[in-house]
Formats: sequence, C-alpha cells, structure tokens
Amino acid sequence: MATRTTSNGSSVAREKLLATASELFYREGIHSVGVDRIIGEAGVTRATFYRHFPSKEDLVEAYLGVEDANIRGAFAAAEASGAAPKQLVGLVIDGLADDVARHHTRGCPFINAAAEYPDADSGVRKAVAEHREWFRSELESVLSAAEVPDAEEAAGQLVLLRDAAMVGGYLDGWERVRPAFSAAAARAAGVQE
Amino acid sequence: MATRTTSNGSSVAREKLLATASELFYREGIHSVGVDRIIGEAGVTRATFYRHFPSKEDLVEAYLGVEDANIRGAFAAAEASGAAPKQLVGLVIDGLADDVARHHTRGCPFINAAAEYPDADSGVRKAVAEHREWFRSELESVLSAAEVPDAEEAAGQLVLLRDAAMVGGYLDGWERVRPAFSAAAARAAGVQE
DNA sequence: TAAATGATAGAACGATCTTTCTCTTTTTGC
DNA sequence: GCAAAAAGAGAAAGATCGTTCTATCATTTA
Repeated sequence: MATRTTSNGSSVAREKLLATASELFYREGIHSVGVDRIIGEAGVTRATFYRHFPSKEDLVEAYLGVEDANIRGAFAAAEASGAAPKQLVGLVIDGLADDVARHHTRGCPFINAAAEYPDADSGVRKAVAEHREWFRSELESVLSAAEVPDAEEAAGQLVLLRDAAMVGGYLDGWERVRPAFSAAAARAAGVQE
Repeated sequence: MATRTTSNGSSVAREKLLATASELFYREGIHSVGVDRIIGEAGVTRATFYRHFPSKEDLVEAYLGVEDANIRGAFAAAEASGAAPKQLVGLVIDGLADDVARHHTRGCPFINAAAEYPDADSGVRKAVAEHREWFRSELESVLSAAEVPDAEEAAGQLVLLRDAAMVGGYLDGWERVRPAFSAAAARAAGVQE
C-alpha cells in the first residue's frame, strides 16, 4: 500500500536518498561517503539511485541545493514575521548564531564542500559561489532596509563573521567563538548588543 | 654520485615525498590525492614511500606539521626582527594578510583538512587542534606584550578573523575580503589603520 | 672490505570506488 | 484493466584505493 510518490509529486526514493546523503555528506565529508553507504542507509537499490541521480556529483549538487533552500527559507520566514527593518537585522544575526550553535556544528556545508572540490569551474564550486553571492546580497538588502550606513561593507563583514563562526564553532566549539562573534556582528551591523 | 641524505641528515626521498604531498594535498585536497599520484610526481617508489611513512595518514600529519612549522617560523622571524611590542602587533596582522593573499589562496590547510576528517579523535584533527591552540596563545602573548586591553578576547577575535580571511580569500577572492579584514583586525587589536 | 641500510623496480593483494547491466515485481496514469 | 514508469534485487564491470611483498641495486657505516 506504500505510495511511491510524495505529496508534492516527487519520488519517495529520491527524497530518502537526498535526506540520507545530506546527513552523511555533512557529517562525514563527501569523498569519504561512498554510493554503497548511501543506498544502504537509504534502503534503496543502486539502480534506483542512478535513475534519480545520473552521477554522484549530481547528488552532491542536490545536497547543496537542500542546504541553500533551508537558509533561504529561514530568511524568508524572518522577513515574513512582520518585524520592522531594524528589528530584522537583529533577528537575522541571532538566527545565524542559533543556526551555527544548533544545526551546523560540523562547519559550513559550502565551505567544507569547497575544501574537497578545488576546481572552481566544477558544478559544486559553482553552487557554492552562487549560494555565497545570494547570501551576501540578501544581507546587504536587509541592512539597507534598516538604513545601516554603508550596507555593502557591513554585509561583507557579516559574511566574514559567519564564515568564521562556522569554522570556529566546529573546530573550537561554539562557546569559545560566541562572544567574539556576537560583539563583532552587532558592531558591524550598527546595532546595540 | 647523488647523495641520499640531505644536509640536515634527513632523507632526500622523504623530503621530496613530503614536499610533493604538501603541494598536492593543499591544492587538491587529501582524499582526492592518492598514493600513486604522490609517488609518481615525487619520482619515488612505493616501497620507499612506505619505508618513510607507515601509512598515508602519517604523511598527512607530516604535511600539517610542515604547515605548522612554517607559521611558527614566520612568527619567530617577526619576533626576532627587534620590533617594539606595539609595532609587532601591526607586523603580525600584516603578515597574516600577506600570507592569505600570496601563499594560502586555496584556504587554510588545517580548516580544509578538518573538513575531510570528521573524527575529532583522529591524529589529523588532533594536529589541527594543537595548531589552533598554539596560534591562539601566540597571538594572545603578542597582544599582551603590546599591552592591548583584554588580550584574550582580542586574540579570539583575531583567530576568528583569520579563519574568515582564509575562507573568504579562497571562495570570494582576497580583494573582496581585504577591506573588511583589515578594518576589523586593526580594531580588534586596538591599533590605528 | 663487509655488513647493514636505503632506494629501485614491479607484481600483486583485497577492498572499495563509481557506474552499468539484466531481470523481476510493484505502482502509477490513462 | 493495461501499458508505462519506477523500484527491487543482484551481478559485474573497470578503475582506483591503500598496502604488502619479493626481488635487485646503490650507498652508507663499521
């Protein structure tokens, strides 16, 4: 009786593969996780895997797509909360910190992926570049709306700080990074701590 | 007539292996570079490789050791320059920036390695942790000597900023990161820009 | 000079990698 | 209810992975 397609028309096997791979790629790295492992834990056969993803790299790109969509969703939710522009800046910064502390304790999926893909022309690196470009401009528009002076420079600093928070949270522990991040982010965005 | 040991008593083959591996590991990632590739480019045989490094992981740790030694050397050179403590802070910050801009354009070797080694108990991750611990305390002592108020917090911020500079320099290009890094680093260390 | 060490050369191990294939069963869309 | 599509099951390809081995040759050390 088990259905084979999910409510939004996608395939159950595909979604299971993507969820399993996302978890494994993030937790253990991309080259370290083989296709056998993914299909085993997803409870799916090899043929099914290759029906949905022509190659492993397609799956990797889909994984980054999931991470990208998650973050875009978080921004969209914050913006839909009806907060005033200046409040939104604080919400975004708190949201970034909360994300590092609770969900991304193994570093940034994009930074980690880039460490494994040196070729800047590869699909993976293009996905990374596009995500970062979006993130930067999204921050800039939030800061602009809040009338932060020199929003472009401030956005650049926030990108910098979030990269550092991701890396430091992973390698040194979030508690050790939190004070420096909070102070610097608040100052960069021109809000009181 | 070619000698088999180098001037400081080490083995020529070992040094060639280490130099080749360091280059390849940094440029292309660790799991992406196989032993065959390393011995091929080093012009050394498999048996020689395993004589000097019982396993690939030993070579990886030796590679991180080289990177660690390079940075320690740079700090030692700056300290031996005879600059006054307050000048030394500026020298160090400039040195970090210069290093990112010129030598470490593929990111931080330690951060990249950690992305590929999720097990915090592994030898690689221990090497990463030790390096970061040393780096942090070294910065703190430089800042303390310059009588920077709250050197511990300032050191934490500089670690953060250097991580970010490494990552951002690799993924976004150094020119895009430089302004934010320079401004934030100078402010964190309490020196004028 | 003799013995010990280090390096060369190359085959080969078993494991794992990504990918392709055939065949059967189940579910979906019309 | 029927044809088409999706998934299950499993073998197997071919490549590469890290590692071990047995030889032979060159160099260093005693």
